[in-house]
Amino acid sequence: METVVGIEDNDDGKFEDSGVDRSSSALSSPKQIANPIVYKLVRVEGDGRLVPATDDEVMEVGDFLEYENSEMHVVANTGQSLECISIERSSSGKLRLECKEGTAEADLGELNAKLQILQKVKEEKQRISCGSPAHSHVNIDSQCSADKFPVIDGKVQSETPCQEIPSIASSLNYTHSNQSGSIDQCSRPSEGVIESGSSASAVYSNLKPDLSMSDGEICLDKLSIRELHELFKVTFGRETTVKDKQWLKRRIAMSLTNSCDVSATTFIIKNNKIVRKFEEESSGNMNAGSLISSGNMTEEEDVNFKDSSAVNACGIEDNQVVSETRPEIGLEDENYQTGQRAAKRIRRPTKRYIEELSENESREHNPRLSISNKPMGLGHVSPTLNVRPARNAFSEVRTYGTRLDSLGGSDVQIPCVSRVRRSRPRKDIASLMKFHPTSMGEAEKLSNKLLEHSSDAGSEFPDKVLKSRMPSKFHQPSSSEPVKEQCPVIGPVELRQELRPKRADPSSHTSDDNNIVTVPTAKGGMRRKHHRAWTLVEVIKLVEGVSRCGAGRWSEIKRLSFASYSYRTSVDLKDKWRNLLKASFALTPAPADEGINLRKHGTAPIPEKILLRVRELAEMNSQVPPNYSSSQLASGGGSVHGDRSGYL
DNA sequence: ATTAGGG
DNA sequence: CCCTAAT
Repeated sequence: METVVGIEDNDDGKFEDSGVDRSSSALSSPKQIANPIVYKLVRVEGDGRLVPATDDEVMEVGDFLEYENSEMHVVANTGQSLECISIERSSSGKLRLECKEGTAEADLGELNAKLQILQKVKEEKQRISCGSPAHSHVNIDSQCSADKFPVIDGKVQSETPCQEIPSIASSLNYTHSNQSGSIDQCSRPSEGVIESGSSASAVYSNLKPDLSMSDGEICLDKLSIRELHELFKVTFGRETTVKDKQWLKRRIAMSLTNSCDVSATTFIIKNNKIVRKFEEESSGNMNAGSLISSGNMTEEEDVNFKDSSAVNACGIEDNQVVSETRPEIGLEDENYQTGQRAAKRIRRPTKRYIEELSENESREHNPRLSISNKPMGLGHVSPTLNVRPARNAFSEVRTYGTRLDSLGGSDVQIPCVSRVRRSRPRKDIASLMKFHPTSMGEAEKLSNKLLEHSSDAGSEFPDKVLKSRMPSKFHQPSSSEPVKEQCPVIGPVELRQELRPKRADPSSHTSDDNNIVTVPTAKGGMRRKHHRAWTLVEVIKLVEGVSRCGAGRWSEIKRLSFASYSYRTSVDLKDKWRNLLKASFALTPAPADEGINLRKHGTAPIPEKILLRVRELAEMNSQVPPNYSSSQLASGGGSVHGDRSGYL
């Protein structure tokens, strides 16, 4: 609840932030982990009836959300972490704003001016929607809860206070699932968040009337594209590059009116509603219509959503819990297994492996050739020569492969690209808003049909359907690894397919497998072959995960922090962590100030902070006595317990 | 099924 | 990242 409008995105960028309270928690982007909001799609029939969204639709939204996220990530990544860091000490509230600005590189003054305009708008909206003056002083509350969920049953309402203003909006029904975690979050933010809230409001406070608004009426139509951009920015807290005015207006309008029922042509917002040329909807109706009671949701859906939120919730509470958890672990058994722990597991080389190394390669040339003693010609023939037609029987397919998307813990195969980056907003956003009346039935049928046909190859549908039945975790789409074509190794190139095949066609293997190039192995296994560089965000998540669960509990971490990154397996996490450790200990032990050891040019600079954090965690983990050789942490703190606050 | 380690 | 051993 305390989250302030429009600021949410920042969270991503400012992992380093940390101010008072949040900081302790994580370095990860609170947003993802923390965002407890779950969106539910509902269609509002003409008569105001609510029709639960189909799974398909839900997924669409999920994707959409992801899109939002990824876009933000991008920003976060590009943004200067340095700036944020430097600001770190200021109050969290301040920090947020500043960070944001740094990222946006906007002129403060100008921005403020724009903000004010927007603020005006928002205020209006707020005023109208919440009605009760009483709420107004606590701007956050009024804004989020009152504003958004005027109606809705108690359950939802009680939960809602935690939310941020969703950028996506109106057609979505926000359900806040109540897992301990999220609740925790809600109640907790006492300090930092509120603080940030207030500061944010401060910014808004000195507003002046604006052109686009008169008598509580906002006419988006009058705004220039640039203004729309600003408005968008303020409304959603992020920048947009979309040039499409219609789209912008629609988005903004939706947000402002909290309704999905945005006319495609008119964007005059009055009293929190879109005013249509002809029919002016009665406000009462509107409200009833746009708000969907959670009661309408089906069980299945509910499960899914809860599930996902649960994950999120976990992510959030970590910080607080960490201190508790850690000790637990330590005490239980690790503590006195410490000795054992020290000794690394030893594995003796296996004959088989060794043999195969040579055998393998040679086989490429000549399958018959059993063992070539000469390393000479090896390794040249591209694996591609040896291609195998698709097979269904991967008796032991590894579980990586296609990405499981986990909106609501469901697994859906989605082209990875979509998460990576999508330059353009889904064009069919419209379809999101106005579903076809029969959508549900159709979708269902369609999927079923698909199910029958393609039992094996990667069509999206089966999974979608399945998902509704298997609510959560990981069921690995067993059949999902569509065998790759001759895979002329495409290398790390990011296939940038803008579009994600909207309607997967059942037979096409191509649609969705894109990024994951797989290479047939001599043994019939498939080997994944696409190098995905680790993003900063991922790294942060990882570190955060480790801090929460402890190193070694990769699957846990994977479940908690990487639920949405299907391509990162627990093993990947482990490997990455290993690398991070290496990196972190490689850092100059000397007092950090020497900037010398920093980044080599090409290499992605992992913020020193993170590395420090890694190191800290590492030590913590191993419970190494303080006086260990390299143990003296540069920046003060190696204490095992207390001071994680310093970092991140 | 997960983890640790080597390559 | 991939692969295998060990648990």
